[in-house]
Amino acid sequence: MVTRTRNKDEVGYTRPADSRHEQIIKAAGALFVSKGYLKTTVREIARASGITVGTLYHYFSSKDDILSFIQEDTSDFISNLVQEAEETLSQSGPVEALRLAIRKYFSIVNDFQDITLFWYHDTGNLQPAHQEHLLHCDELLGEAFKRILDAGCQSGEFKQHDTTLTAHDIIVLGDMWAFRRWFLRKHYTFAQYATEQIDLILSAITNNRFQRQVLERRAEKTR
Amino acid sequence: MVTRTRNKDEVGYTRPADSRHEQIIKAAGALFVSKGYLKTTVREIARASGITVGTLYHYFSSKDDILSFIQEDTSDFISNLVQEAEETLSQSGPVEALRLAIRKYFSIVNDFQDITLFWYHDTGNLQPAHQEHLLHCDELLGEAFKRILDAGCQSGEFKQHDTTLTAHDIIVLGDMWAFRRWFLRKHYTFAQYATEQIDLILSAITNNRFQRQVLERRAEKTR
Amino acid sequence: MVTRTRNKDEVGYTRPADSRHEQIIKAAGALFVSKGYLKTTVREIARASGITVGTLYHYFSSKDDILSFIQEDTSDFISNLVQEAEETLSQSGPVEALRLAIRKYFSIVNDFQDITLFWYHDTGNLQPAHQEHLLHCDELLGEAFKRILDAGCQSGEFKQHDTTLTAHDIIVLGDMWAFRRWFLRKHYTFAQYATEQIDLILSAITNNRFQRQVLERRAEKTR
Amino acid sequence: MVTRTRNKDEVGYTRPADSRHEQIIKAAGALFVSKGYLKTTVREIARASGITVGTLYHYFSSKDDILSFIQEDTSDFISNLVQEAEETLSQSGPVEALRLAIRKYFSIVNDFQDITLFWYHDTGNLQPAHQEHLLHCDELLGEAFKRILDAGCQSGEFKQHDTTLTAHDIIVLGDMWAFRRWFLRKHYTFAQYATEQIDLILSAITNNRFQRQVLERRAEKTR
DNA sequence: AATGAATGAGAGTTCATTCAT
DNA sequence: TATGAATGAACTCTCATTCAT
Repeated sequence: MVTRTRNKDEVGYTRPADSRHEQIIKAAGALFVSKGYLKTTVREIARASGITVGTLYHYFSSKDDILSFIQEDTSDFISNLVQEAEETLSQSGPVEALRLAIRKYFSIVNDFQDITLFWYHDTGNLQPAHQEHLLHCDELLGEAFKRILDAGCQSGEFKQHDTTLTAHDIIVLGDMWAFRRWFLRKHYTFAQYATEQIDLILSAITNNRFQRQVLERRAEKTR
Repeated sequence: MVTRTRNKDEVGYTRPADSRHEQIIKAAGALFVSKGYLKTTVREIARASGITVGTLYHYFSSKDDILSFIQEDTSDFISNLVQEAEETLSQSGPVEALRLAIRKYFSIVNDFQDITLFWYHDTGNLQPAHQEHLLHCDELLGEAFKRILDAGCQSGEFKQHDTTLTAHDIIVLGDMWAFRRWFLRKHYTFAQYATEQIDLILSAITNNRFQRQVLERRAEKTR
Repeated sequence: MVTRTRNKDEVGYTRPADSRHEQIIKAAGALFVSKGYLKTTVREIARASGITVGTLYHYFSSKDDILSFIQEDTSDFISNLVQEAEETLSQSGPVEALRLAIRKYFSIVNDFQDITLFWYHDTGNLQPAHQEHLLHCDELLGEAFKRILDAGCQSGEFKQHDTTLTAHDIIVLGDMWAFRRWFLRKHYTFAQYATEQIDLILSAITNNRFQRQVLERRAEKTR
Repeated sequence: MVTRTRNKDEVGYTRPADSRHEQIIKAAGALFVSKGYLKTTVREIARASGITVGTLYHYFSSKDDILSFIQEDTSDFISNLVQEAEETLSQSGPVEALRLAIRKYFSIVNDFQDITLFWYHDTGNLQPAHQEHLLHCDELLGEAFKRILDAGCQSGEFKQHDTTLTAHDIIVLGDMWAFRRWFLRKHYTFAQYATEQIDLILSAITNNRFQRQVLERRAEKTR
């Protein structure tokens, strides 16, 4: 679970009050993910957090409020990713930037599999405002990927193609690691999965005259 | 909505009882899709079906029972698709079979967008047995795609690659048309979407020496 | 308790469904009056009505809804009174009309002592719309009394005076029988109370040259 | 708000503790009046007092306890009035004493409109003992008025009539300024209201042969 | 004296399901 | 078949009060 940093001055130190807050979010997150938002009762969250309902409402104004905090946590990570991707693009080339960005996003999905899964199931239970925020995050992420892809097209390393669509394909193939885990886990480790998918994506968009390099790179890696 | 054919002998004849049955499923399906399973009340389903709760319980033993029937409806379609794919493969080559199978699956998703979306949201509310059935359908579909892909690898038209993964990627990129419609509808018609994705998939797996053909085919189409 | 007439065709016949409705209103009214609206729980109302909470919510959409029905019941009576007063005024003179109207209003208060008392305590717990309706009823009643008083002033039977204020004084002196019953019941029967107050009011507003008549009338009555 | 004088010896000196006490009563009174006793939460009282709940419970043992103190404050005023009335009666005549006492009582109601209103709404939430105390105060006040009225009857200035009832009528017509303010404020200033009511009351009870004096007095005033 | 986190019983309300008619 | 009144457990949320710090 993500550690939110509301503490003002303290570094590497969590106040007991904050720990309660996180303790509840942690428990609630786990329950939401395993049972769904609606089927999880406030009493269960309280019990799982080792407190009583009254105390829970001391920290959160409503069941929905807990959800909002979980959401905030994850959207922070996306913002980070978007920023990093931008930097990598200007430093290394588009190919490397794309590889890194994909791998980074897939890692996030891997780390927050449950929550990713949860969004796919329970988006409809968020307040409209929060739903929009989530979609907005997603579009931002898509645009970040698109910028890398466009850079590659311009440099000639990528074929001319619909970069908007590819960007969203990448996101979905990442999320898939979470929502198809019942199948994928039987056949792949996360590392294998990420590598395979990255290769497939690059294979789809890399210009023919660069294909050899792609294949060579793959050979090196598996050596 | 799908029309279930439970009547064995009767042809072109629907009993009033059956019509009630379908009427309820239709109404329930629409409500489940728009509000989610848990947020839909039995009373609402009854009202939307133009009957009373008591009557509803004459046709279905529980709220969950209604869900099961909806599920059966859709899984029929998948079985059909799997069978057709097999036939096409033996008649035309793997490339053509893949194009057709993908297009067919994407069409199903397009026709049942709401239900596809619904499965992504509410799978968790199905009885375990029904959940497994759904996953099983999915694996069957994946295997159907895999057989086509393997055939293409063997014929040399497709690169050697992880066909299992690609098969599932195809399914997910199809479902995506439903669960990302909030975004995709803004940029693509269904026809555009299907064409673009098919090209991208083929571009990713087609052997280099066949790439020209792929490009030519695309050129023809847009001409 | 007042019998509301929602039944469409039936005359002098109460359907069992309606009886439930009234049964609940009756029980709720008694509880609201004795404990106050806020301190009365829905569970108590149900228990007092001999049903369960679920059933109660079958007949009323909320606790507040029950209150609304109680209110409707009483405001019907006021409308009646206002109409009757008008008729009496045109038939008999203002003095007689005033006597009758006062006596009528006092009787209503006497019959619905508890509810009158309840309004004084719990007006603040009504929805704003219902509060306004109640005040509106009160103004209508005030205006009815005022019309009689004005007629008397014009005919010379009553002194020139602020009839608006007197009208409201009359209403308040009526309500007083409910909200001061802890004291008044110790000293007066309802009949005594009504007679005394009517005399006092007439004594305050009757023109001097008619005073003798008033006194004579009183003498007759007590004879 | 009323300033309680609990400090026995100290003169012109308020201890900080006492100021807290009053501060809370002030805030609580305002809230009770505007929202009602039950709908006001202890947390709100604390916040409005600029302290925390814990601190509040250092000064008052319970929510109910706060109410008791508010009550005491007002009943002091009644005792004062009763005493003054007695003195005026012995100095001036009954007519003048009545005029003064009424005006005095009406002034108190005007000053403490909110609290008067509050008693009408929330008497039921007082502890039985406090309720009785309140009723007792009211009876004392009634008796004070009655003594003046009786004196007037004996002197011949007032008609023979039921002085007990009139005494209570006076109180109610005073309170009415508070609980009917939604209407009265639209038509009268406090001064007008008091004058009109006093005239009406005197007009009702003054002996005919004194009526002229009453009218003359009124004429003088409006001149 | 002052805090505010913790309590837990109890509030109003919902809803899948049953069953006598 | 068809009805819809009846059920009651379970839901989210509130709040007066306590008590360790």
